[in-house]
Amino acid sequence: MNNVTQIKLRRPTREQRVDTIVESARKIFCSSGFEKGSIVDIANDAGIAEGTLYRYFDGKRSLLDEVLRRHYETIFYDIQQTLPSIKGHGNRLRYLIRRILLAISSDRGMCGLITREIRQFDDCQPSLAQELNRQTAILMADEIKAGIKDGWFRKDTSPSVVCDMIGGGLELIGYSYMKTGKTIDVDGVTEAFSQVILSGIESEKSSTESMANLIARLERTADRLDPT
Amino acid sequence: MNNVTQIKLRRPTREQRVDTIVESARKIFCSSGFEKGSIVDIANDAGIAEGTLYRYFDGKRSLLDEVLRRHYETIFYDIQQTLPSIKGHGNRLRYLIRRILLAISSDRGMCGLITREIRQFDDCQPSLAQELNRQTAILMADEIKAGIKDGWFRKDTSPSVVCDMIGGGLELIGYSYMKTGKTIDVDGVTEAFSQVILSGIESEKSSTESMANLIARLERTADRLDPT
DNA sequence: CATACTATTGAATTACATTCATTATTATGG
DNA sequence: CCATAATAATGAATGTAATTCAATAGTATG
Repeated sequence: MNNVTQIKLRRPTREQRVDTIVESARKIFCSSGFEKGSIVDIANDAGIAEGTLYRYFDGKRSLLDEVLRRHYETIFYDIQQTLPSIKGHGNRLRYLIRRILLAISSDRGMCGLITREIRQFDDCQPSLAQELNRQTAILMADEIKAGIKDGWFRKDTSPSVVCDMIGGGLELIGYSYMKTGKTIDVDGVTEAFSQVILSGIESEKSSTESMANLIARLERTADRLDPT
Repeated sequence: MNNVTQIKLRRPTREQRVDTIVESARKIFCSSGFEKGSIVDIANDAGIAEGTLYRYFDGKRSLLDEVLRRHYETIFYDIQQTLPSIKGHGNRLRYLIRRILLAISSDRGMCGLITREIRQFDDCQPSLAQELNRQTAILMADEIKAGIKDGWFRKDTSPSVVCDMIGGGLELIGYSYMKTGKTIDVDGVTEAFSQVILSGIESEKSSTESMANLIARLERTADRLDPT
């Protein structure tokens, strides 16, 4: 009745309890990994018994799913807010690349967790992490498709292959970050990726644009040499 | 003493036993995965007791390592035989891409095993699969570095980033092959990869197509300067 | 054939995830 | 405020799978 006046220790609400558990799970999974981090560890950290945990989650894997879902949620929100304000297909692709690199480099524990666990498809039910990663891939693919339609990117570009190269490449960057511990030069890597991808898929029309500038200058020079 | 004349059941040699065990392990791991495939299954398949297996391998993971080592061995041998006969940095890169795609598409079980297990670095000791994958990456990086030196590829290309894009991209291709089961169009995907990467890292000098346009225009300008 | 040495076995141990009967807490009606 | 139903929490019991180890079987040697 009186949630406000009663100061005594009350059982936390369902939501609070879930939050506590997920936070403990994040901590344990990020520091020990999914296999090594045990349910007992998580339960202890959350201050509950193992059995209690199972009232809130079906099992260890669905706990992992929730941890990952919350992580990606933040990133997606961020992207949704920012993407529309960026003009140009190339710039939007560059932004997506950079945003993902930022997510990787800013949370080493989570990066390791994702890197290690994302490929588990043993039991037919694909892990949530895959699903979420796929969503970023869709954003990139849409950008590429739009670019092709507008004539900025080559007509024979395969959007899915380009997405795989970007997504897979970024995954490997994260992987070597985990192994070596060397901090990621976010801007440098973003440039390197964008440079290869963008000149790789750029249409003649857009690549000859710089060539056209060159020609124009040559022609101006020619005119000066031989004004007719 | 008399290995030849004695027909009776003899204990197999160490090598034979190891071969038997590795072959059973490959079969079980490829069909059930590393986690799900149990030591008992492998031991049964090999016709031995669990304990015996541990006389030949330190544990489940080192068994996996040996399975993977043998798999990569074949591929490396193949590459070593073929690579020197291919001329042109671009063509050698294309060959490497194609060879890896071929390995992926020709052994679905192994592809799944590698896809799922390659990222395990829980216990500080990196899995062998990583190490072996890294070796293919080195072959590609060498090719790219040589291409840069020879002026075929842009001076500002980052070989490691390009390798990550190719390697990571191919991994994702394998991953979606596992998920969807759709056969891989090896030649089509090879072309798509090569197209993006090669035009992405190609130097201006080697961009013959736009070069042709440039020459054509310069000639028109020259004609205007000196009409004969 | 006896003896030392090596290989094999499978039951015991260990480490976890998961379940469930029992106990504690909270909400509700009188 | 108490009795009682409903809900939540507990931790010991269960099940599974890797790994170990004491006992057993096979092999080589003198």
